Amino acid sequence: MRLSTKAQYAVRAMVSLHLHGTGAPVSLRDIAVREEISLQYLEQLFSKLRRGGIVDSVRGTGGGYVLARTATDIRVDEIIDSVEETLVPVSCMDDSGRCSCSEQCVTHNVWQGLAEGIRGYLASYTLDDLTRQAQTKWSGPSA
Amino acid sequence: MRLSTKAQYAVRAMVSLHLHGTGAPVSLRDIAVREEISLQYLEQLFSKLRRGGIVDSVRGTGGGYVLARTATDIRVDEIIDSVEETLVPVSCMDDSGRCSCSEQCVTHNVWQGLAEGIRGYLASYTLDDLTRQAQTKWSGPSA
DNA sequence: AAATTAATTGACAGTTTTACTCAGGTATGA
DNA sequence: TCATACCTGAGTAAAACTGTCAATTAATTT
Ligand code: FES
Ligand code: FES
Repeated sequence: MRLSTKAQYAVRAMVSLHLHGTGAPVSLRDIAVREEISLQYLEQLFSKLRRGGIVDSVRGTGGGYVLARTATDIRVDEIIDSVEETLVPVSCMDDSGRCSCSEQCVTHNVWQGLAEGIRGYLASYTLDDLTRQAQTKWSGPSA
Repeated sequence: MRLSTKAQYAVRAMVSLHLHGTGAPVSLRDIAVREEISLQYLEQLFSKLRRGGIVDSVRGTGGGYVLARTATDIRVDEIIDSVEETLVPVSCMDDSGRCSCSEQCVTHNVWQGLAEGIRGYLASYTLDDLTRQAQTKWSGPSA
């Protein structure tokens, strides 16, 4: 049960965007260099992040991307949703935990509980949580 | 982030084995018919479940498989481990949560926490929990 | 002993998903 | 008008997944 690299890259890229952003737009080229992700792959990712309402784009010279909301208001599960990776561990179940089996199958409860656990955990993490950890980490063992 | 059908089938097959077992070995043919899983695919799965110490095999006429331990002592995470599906959501991290990044990467904590959550949840479920739910379910809404 | 049942093994192929790349186009600021 | 940077959709190679096939070994029943 692996998260796709797409989802992992999306989270890393968002951290990078927030961490190195001074309010001015950050270009994908910068992120690509810093995180060693191909520029063209990033374009694909950010196109979805924009449609997901996570970031806003600024075109033209000096353009790039900025957060669409404050970092304390962007949850990790939203980022993953935006790049279209499901967080439900079984294909028979939709996002709200409903399943074709009408709860009659023996394994329904495990999978539903697992789905809720994963969703809940990732929803408790904000982009700001991630970046603050990064900063305290780089400034030494102050935490 | 999907669990493979291999893992899902393994869990279902184990429930079937326990639920319809009277102590005597249950043949894969029975499980195959009941759960509508191909016999040959089941063979592949149970070969791994045996190596994982979850079931014991009995060869010859009247043979089949039996639980290697009591159902209250078989955890769902063990079943999934046996069929060789990882429960760690990122490839850079091993089962004990150690990672090549030496905890310096910004996303380490999220993934490690997620891994622990998934493992912990599935370890709290035993095979017996699953089958008891199935029985109360089939006997009506008594729960 | 012979026949039958059933586990056991390893190889193999079809399909799907992933993880990208490529080739263009469009909007903006200098 | 030129450089920058976002934007889009198509295409592709590799990997993973899902399952099948063939052949063997071991135990039991007749
Ligand atoms: S068939 Fe999906 S949980 Fe029951
Ligand atoms: S590189 Fe794996 S969590 Fe840091």
